[in-house]
Amino acid sequence: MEAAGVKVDTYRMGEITARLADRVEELEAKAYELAGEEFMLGSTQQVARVLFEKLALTPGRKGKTGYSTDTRVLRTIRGEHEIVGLLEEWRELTKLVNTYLGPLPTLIGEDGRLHTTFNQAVAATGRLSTSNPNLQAIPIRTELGREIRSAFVAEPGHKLISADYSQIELRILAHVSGEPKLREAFERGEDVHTATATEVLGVEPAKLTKGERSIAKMINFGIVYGISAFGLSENLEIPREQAQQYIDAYLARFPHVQDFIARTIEEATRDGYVTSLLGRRRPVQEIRAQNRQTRSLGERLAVNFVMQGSNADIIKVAMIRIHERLRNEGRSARLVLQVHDELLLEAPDAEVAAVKELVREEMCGAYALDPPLGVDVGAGTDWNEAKD
DNA sequence: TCTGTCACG
DNA sequence: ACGTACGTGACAGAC
Repeated sequence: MEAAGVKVDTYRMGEITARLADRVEELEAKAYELAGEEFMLGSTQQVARVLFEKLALTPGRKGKTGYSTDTRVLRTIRGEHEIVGLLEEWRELTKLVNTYLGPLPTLIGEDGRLHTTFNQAVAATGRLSTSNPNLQAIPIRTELGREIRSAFVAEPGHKLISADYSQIELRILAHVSGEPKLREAFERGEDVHTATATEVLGVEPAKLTKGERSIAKMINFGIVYGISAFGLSENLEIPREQAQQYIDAYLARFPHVQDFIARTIEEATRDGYVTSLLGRRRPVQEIRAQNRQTRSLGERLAVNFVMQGSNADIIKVAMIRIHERLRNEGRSARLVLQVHDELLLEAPDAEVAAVKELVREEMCGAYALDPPLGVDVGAGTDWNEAKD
């Protein structure tokens, strides 16, 4: 279905685009000079030839067709040659120009708003997806990305309200596993990655380094994704044996999580499907495969579905109730976007305070989780500001 | 049309 | 010995 739409400041986008055009040309010219030839910076084939044959830089992983030139490979060889940094910046800029800054202004409707399509029966987990354009993938992770996000604005006299669930998938894990240490961490309002680091790495919160917290964060991601030693080792760029040690330590420290994983895999193998908190089922035929690799995939899908699928259930309940209450209470505020664990609304200035509270109540109350659901709510004239 | 890459959660 | 972290969509270049 097509949704209400969101306003875009095309002038702001145009300014960013103009600034980037010059920089992209500059990067291309410098790259040609350093390579000693002109080549297509967008061609992975030509980039691989220049980096790994002509300049003899250290190749990393291989794909089906040759050496990979992806972000992670470039990051590891950044120090070997000046051209690598240029290429990284070129990739970031052209991605943002070609996917967002260029296309989005052309898609604005007669009402001056950008309309996406919400797909309700695409994702196997029960998540929504969006397309044409994909407004669930608007940049945020880089400074330039945030600038683009700030071009999504409220109508004059209105604000955008952004409300997102805090660590919802790990809270769901704490709930379904009943793991006391995890539940208590959330109930005390502690940082969950710090809590994981304390248990797995045996480091006191006060002495924790950024690197150690980042390791714990990746372990938590891994648990949600259906962990594997290989996956964790790839992401942390550590030996598989060390990754396995982290996993063993985690499961020993959070034994109820270990039980939850085992129970979920057993049930999915027995039934051929797995069930979310609100009763949605996902078939996982892969879990009964003879092939070990396929079976492992099935196990990860089953475990991940409990968290990702339950998250999808819960936010849908919240959306329905918010929509009902806005209507019943005569508000002109409206929902404009859902981004998996975040809701974006547009409200007249006079309604902002009340709607923020309404949204918080309905998101927190959508499901009685133990630990309870947590929500961060903010408002601003643009999407970036609303998330602060 | 497929592959690699990368934007988001 | 195998080879992967879960879920999506869009774009450029190769085929």
